[in-house]
Parts: sequence; structure tokens; C-alpha cells
Amino acid sequence: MAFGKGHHLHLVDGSAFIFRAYHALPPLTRKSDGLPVGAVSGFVNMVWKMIEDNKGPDAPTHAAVVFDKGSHTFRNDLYDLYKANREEMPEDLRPQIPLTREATRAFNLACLEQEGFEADDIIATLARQAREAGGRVTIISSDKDLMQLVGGGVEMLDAMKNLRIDSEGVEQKFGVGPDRVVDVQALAGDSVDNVPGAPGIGIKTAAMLINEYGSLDELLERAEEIKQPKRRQTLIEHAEQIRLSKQLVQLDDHMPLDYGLDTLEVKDPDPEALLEFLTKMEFRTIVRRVSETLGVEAPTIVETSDTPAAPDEPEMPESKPFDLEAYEVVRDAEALQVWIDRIRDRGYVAVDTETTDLNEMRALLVGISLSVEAGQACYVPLMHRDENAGGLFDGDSLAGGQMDRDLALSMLREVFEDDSILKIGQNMKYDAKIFASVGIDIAPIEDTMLMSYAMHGGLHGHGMDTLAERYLGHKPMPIKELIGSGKSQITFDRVPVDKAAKYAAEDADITLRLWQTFRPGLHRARVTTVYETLERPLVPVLAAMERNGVKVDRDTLSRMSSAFAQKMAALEAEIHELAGESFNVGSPKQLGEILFDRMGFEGGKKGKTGAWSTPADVLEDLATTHDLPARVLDWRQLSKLKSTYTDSLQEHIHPETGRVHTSYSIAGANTGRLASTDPNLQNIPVRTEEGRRIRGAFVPEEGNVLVSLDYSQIELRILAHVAGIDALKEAFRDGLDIHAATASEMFGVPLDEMTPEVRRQAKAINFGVIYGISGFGLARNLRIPRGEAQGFIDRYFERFPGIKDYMDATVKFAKVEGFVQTLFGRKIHTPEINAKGPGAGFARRAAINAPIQGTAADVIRRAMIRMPDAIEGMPAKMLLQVHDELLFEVRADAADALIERAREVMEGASLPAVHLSVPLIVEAGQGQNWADAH
DNA sequence: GTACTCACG
DNA sequence: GACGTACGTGAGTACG
Repeated sequence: MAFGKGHHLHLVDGSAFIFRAYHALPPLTRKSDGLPVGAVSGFVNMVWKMIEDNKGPDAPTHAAVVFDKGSHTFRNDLYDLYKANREEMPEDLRPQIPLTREATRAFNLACLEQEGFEADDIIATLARQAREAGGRVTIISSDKDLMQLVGGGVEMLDAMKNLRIDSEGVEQKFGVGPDRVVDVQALAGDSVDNVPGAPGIGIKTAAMLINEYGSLDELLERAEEIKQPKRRQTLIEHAEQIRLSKQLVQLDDHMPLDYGLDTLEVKDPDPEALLEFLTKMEFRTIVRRVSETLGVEAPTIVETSDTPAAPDEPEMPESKPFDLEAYEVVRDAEALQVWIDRIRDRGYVAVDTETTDLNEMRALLVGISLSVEAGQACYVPLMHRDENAGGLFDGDSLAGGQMDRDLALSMLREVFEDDSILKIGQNMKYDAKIFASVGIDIAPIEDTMLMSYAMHGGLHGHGMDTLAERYLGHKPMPIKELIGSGKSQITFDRVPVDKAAKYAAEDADITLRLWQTFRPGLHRARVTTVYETLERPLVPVLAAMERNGVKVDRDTLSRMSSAFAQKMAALEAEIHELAGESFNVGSPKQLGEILFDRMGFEGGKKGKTGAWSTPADVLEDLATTHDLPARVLDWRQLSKLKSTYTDSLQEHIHPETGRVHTSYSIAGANTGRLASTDPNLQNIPVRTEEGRRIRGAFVPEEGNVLVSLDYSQIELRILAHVAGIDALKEAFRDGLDIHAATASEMFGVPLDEMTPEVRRQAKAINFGVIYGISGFGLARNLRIPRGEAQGFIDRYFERFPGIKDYMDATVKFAKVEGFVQTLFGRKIHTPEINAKGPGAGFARRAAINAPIQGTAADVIRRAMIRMPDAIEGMPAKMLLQVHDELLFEVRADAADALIERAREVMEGASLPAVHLSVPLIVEAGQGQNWADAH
């Protein structure tokens, strides 16, 4: 039947339905296996309600559900920042997307989507066609972007509020008729979609201007006539940006479509197909309702034994015991295919890789374990060596009974790179890097370690052993049983396959069970957003940075090592001479005996073990009166630089890449900071001239430069914001030297009369505040009497009373709730806060510091997560993060462009989630090595 | 394996 | 009134 006069087309904004369903509903999982289906369930209910509500005389004759497809549209080509501030799609929503398509078809509704276009464009095109054919259209959506389509037989319907929107409704919302909505939107911009518009002009002003001038074109043409000088200037200066904005908001109603309106005719749902889908999803209520309405018998949904924990129950599930004998060894393609089918059926899989090395850059893939259901897991051995062939010549031959590695990987690739299948791992960054090394880009992912970090940060570690014991009541098989320890340790590929399989499959099994346990907990603890925006998206970003590595010049380090060794030998001789005897300068115990027992110096302290303690500050005091401690300090500095940096860094240069590849632990630091290990590249010297030379060994490849961008005073800025200190905020807004400003405020010294000494004291106090200041700590840091330090603190609190209030409030919150929070919702638990004794002081200061340090950590995490997209296409790589600094390597001619782009991302990183009342400022530098890039 | 020391933010 | 303290990390060395 050809669409025409008297016909009525319903166009449903399907993507909006999905997001509404996802965010409005608690996380629902399919009972039998834990598959996330909350959004599907909500979607199905909304579609069903829509169908029921629209029966009767005005029922649609034609209908379609329209979806967005892909994230890149022609609008991104017009403006690369379009929708750039959108948070990533939550990963537990991703596998539900194909299911909503399936649901639509199960309802016998046309399901439309097209690559490169938004759902809105398809809707616009169909609405135009229907109107031109003389029919009526109802758009089921509340999206204001669609309001431009209203009029001439087109209406909108907000299905949630059951509200019809016609031309009049649009005029109420925008102050202009539907035909001028685009003009108003172009002027006002849209923060949600990141449409720039004209700065300082909102919907109200935009509507007024359009009404006055009739149209946007007219307005821009006659902008000179505008009376308000500022507004006139804005419109003239931003005319291009406004025209671009119009292009962005203007829907394309002439899309090429492969189907006509005629094909969208409404058909009744086929009860069998619909109920089959709903039964598969295990939606009991809707199955019953649909059956009743359609007058058919409801199919039964099989009850399964492993019921997930109810919301208030503890997180320990009553689960199947672990049975190592039940695990399967996959030895051929047929067996692997069976597992792949099971995975596709489920939509998710727990994965674990076994390798030859804990360091991903050296590690070779040995085998892969998979699990799709608690208690059921398999191991796919790939590169195990023949344990019996330990001889001189056949020691490297492969053990029998293993699949061809390349075949197995090509089969698994289809699953690991499939957008609709969730891959669950414990510390997925490790596995992602291993897979990257064999050319597999694993996504989307879920990480049980990071789920635990988001939920239990501060309570305990997040390694698999800890989590399995705490939350599954199960102690995993220790790896030592397989590979031994110490000198006789072997690599995993030497472990017999059958033994290896039990260990490996158990890990996948545990990971799957942890995921099932943690999933509901994440929402209950209200940290889903933290996990989804600050933890999980960081995994691929860090994996890429670590694989990039940073080039380190071996010769520079080697020359420095030799020079240090010579100087140390000379100092050592001098020290022995001064001491009158030979001893190990590197032994604090022996040094203490020389200094305090034999030479009779005062001021030494003994440690827990009764040995003398000789930290640098004590030696510094002694150095004022004697040469020996001074020489020891020099020796220690060189010793540190040599062993920790110039020597050890050389050993970390990767033989193939010639670069140093650190590893970041995401869940290591309690506050949300990253930690760098193996080697630690977050503590490369910078404070002394001698040490700073080590940074000179960090270099770019030929034709490139290193670019460093760092947040200026980010923690103090955050403090000013969270504690609401107006004086500090103003100082930051005015771009003042914050330590000098603090000193001026405290001591009444005018800024232009500030002395370095007074500024230094204020600086120490500023840092002290962030650390949960104490008179003792400040006194020690500034080397002043304790009473004087306390006086400073009292004066500071007097000048900035908000700080004290903030500290007290934070501690009180921690005592009541057991945790503190960052501005982005990260929780840091404080289990010791109510303890008695000295521990209470530590916990108190940690609780004060955590929200500040943690918020800063969250900010740079957000910047890092956005960075790959922001610098896409530029000849630049992000290499390192050092808490408030990001280091890039970029082709020399693109350095300035990179700085501009990266700075924009970093300075705007808190948005749109948090609007700080102080600006975030990023300082940038570039050079031929890391020292010069500062 | 623990303690001490010291490099960074 | 005494006690013991700046916050967060990782790594190398000595020593038991």
C-alpha cells in the first residue's frame, strides 16, 4: 500500500529510548547467566507501552524505530569537536545495543539505521517524505533537536510525559516557530552536543534577535545595526562559528535511503517470535503481559539454581564449588568453535592470558583461558614447550596436543574484536597489551580489578588472590606450584599443559565470578560513573602509552654512570680518611655507629631495630659542623642517581624498540593517582642540577621534539574550590603568584615588597594544608621551633577560616561514612579514621589530603582519556604521565598545534561533570630532551 | 622479608 | 598531659 493522504507515520527515536532506559533503571541482569539486560528490558517496556497507548482511531498506519549508528557522522567532518564532550558509552550498555535491534524486529517494527548519519537525519528525511505525500507524522521523542521538524502535519510526542508538542509547544520552548528553531540553536549553541554558537548568547537572547531581524542570515548581514556594543562585536567576530553551528544543528532531510515509506507499514507482532525473544531474555512480567494481551499461552522461563545476591545481602554469593577437574583443555579448532559459539550466545566472556613474563613488553603469549559460566572454563594452550624434550637440541620444540597458534588467534579475534561481546578480565591492561602484541585489539572490556578499586578503594588491595579470598571465599592455586620460585623458577611455557590448564582456567573462572559478584555492587556503591569514566576507559589509553615507550639515550646515561663512579670512589676515600677507618658508606647502621658512637655526635635516633637512623635532614644538621656527614650526603646523592637511574634505566631499554616502557598501575595508589613501575618514570630527578641531567637522556626520535604540559598548582586550585576560599580563588583568577599572595594575606606584606624567605614559608604552609597540616610537621619542614610553626598555622586558619571548616567537615564525613570523596565521586575509604592511637593522626591527615589529591588525579585521568581522540591524525604520541604532567613526542613542525590542542583538553578536563570556580592553567614547553621541555 | 633511605608530585 | 605526625608513591641497598 503506497503511503499517502490519510496515512499516519510514527517515527521512534530508538537511541533515546535506550539511553533513557539504561539510566532510569537499576542494573538488571539475566538471571541464568548475569548478562546485563536492564536497558533492553526498559526499551521493551517502552515500546510495548507505546504500542498499547497508540491503539485506536489515531493509530499509526506506518511506523519505524530509528537508531544512531557509529559515532562518526558528516557533522564530525564539519567540526571535529562535535559531540566531543560526550562520555563514552558505558560498556555494559554496549552489548545490549544489538539486543534492542533484535527486540525491535521481534515487535515486527521496521528497524532503521545508517552509517554516517544520526537517527535525527533519518527521521527528518522520512518526515519530509511523508509530509510531501500528504500524510501525518508523529515523532516519538523529546529531543529538542527534532523540534525543527514540527509543523505542516508533523508533531512530536514525549512518550514518557505523554506530552504532545506542536508548533505552539515549540514556540514556547524556543521563542520562535519551528522554521526558525535552527537559527536560534545556531546562535545559542548547545553544550550537550558541543555546538559552539555565539558566546554569551542563550536561547532567550537568540530568539529575541531572530524575531527582530527575521532570520539568522539577515541578522548576520545587518549585525552592524545591533545597539549593544558587546553583542554586536560578538556576532561580527563569531559569524563563521555561528554559520558552522547552523550547519551542525540543521538536520539533513534529503538523505539517500534504501527503503520507501511504503515498506514501513504497521504489522501486528508475531506472537511466537516476540515471545521467543522475551523468553530468551527472561523478562517474566512482560512475557505474561504480552501473552495476555495477544491471547496466547505464556511460555515458561526455566528457573536456574544460581540466583544472584539480592541488593542487601552480603556480596559473598552462594556458588558452585571450584572444581579444577571440570575445566577443559581445547586442543583443536572444533573444540574452540564450540566455545566461541557459547560466547556468542552469551554476549560476554571472561578471558585470561598466560605468558612467559610479568612484563608485557617481554612477555610471549603461551595460552588463553576462557569462561562463560561459573565453574565452566577452558584453557587453549598455544606455545607450551615439550617438557620431555629438555635436551640440548630439541628443548624448544612445541609440546603436542596444541592448536595452531595463528588459527586459534584468528578464530578468537572475531570474538575479541566484536563490539557486541564483552570481554571480562582481571587487570585487563596486561591482557590487552599481550593481545596487542599479536595484533588483536580487544574491546569492549570490563575489568574486575578496576571494579573493586572503584568500590573498595582504601579497604584492601585488588589483586586476584585478595579478591577471590574476600569475595568468593576461595584461595586460588598459587602460581608457585607451577613455575616454582627463585633461581629454579621456570617460564610458563615449560609448565606441562594439563597442569597449566587447571591454573589458567581457574583464573578465568574466578574472574567471571568476581564480575558477577561486583556488577550489582557497583551501582549499589554509586561508583558506576567513576568506574565507567575514570577507570575502564583508561585501560586502552595507558596500554598504548606503555607500548609507545620513551626513547632514552644509552650513551648519555653510561657516561654519567662512569663519572658518578669516579666521584663516589674519591668521596669514599675521603670519608674513610675523615672517619679514621674503613666502613661501608652505604650502610646506615655502620655510619650511625661511626657518627654517634665513635665520633660522639648528638641528635641521632635509633629505628625499630635498634640500629642508628641517618636520614638526610639529620646529616644536614651535622654537616654544618663537620665535613664527614657533608661528604656522606654527596656520596649518597651520587649513589642514588647511579644505582636507581643511570645504571638501572639502561637495563630497562628494550632491545628491539630502543625505548623504555614503564607500566602504570591503575589501582595501586589509594587516591586515584597512577603509579609507575618497572621502571618508575614518575620519580626521575629534577630538583637538583646534577639529577636534572638525567632528564637530558630522555629524547625524541629524529625530527621530533618532546612536549611537556603540566597543570599549574592544581591541588591548591582544587583546595580553593572545594573549601570555597574567596581570597585564594581571586588570586588564581587574577593569575597571581599564589604563594606570594598567601604570604601577603598572612603577614600583611604588600606583594611588591615580598621577600623570597617569606614566600618560601607561605609555600610550605600551602603544601602543609594540602597534607593535613600539623605544627610538628611544618616546624620540621621549615626548620623552625614548633611554637612558631603553630603560630603560622593559627594565623593561616584565622585568615582563611574556610580551610579549617573544610578540614573538620571532611574528617567528620569520614568518621560517619567511612570514606571521603573526590569531586567526581571517587570514594577513598578510611577504615582507620576511628582508630585510637597514632594511627588516628595518619588517617585524619590522609582523609584531608585524599579528596584534593584524588580530584587532581581524576582531572588528569579525564584529560588522558580524551587525549587520543583529540590528537587523532596529529603526528604525536602521548608517552608519560607524572601526576600533573603529560609528556608527548611530536613531529617538530606540529609541536605548537599539539600544545594548543592538548592544553585545551587538559584545561577543560573537569567539564562537563564539574565546573570549577577557579581556572585550571596548563604550562607547556618543548625541547630536544625532557629537561629542556620544561 | 623488612627497614631505611631517597627520588618524584 | 603525653605521644608522634606532614600527603601519595617505587626502587635500591643492607641486613637478619
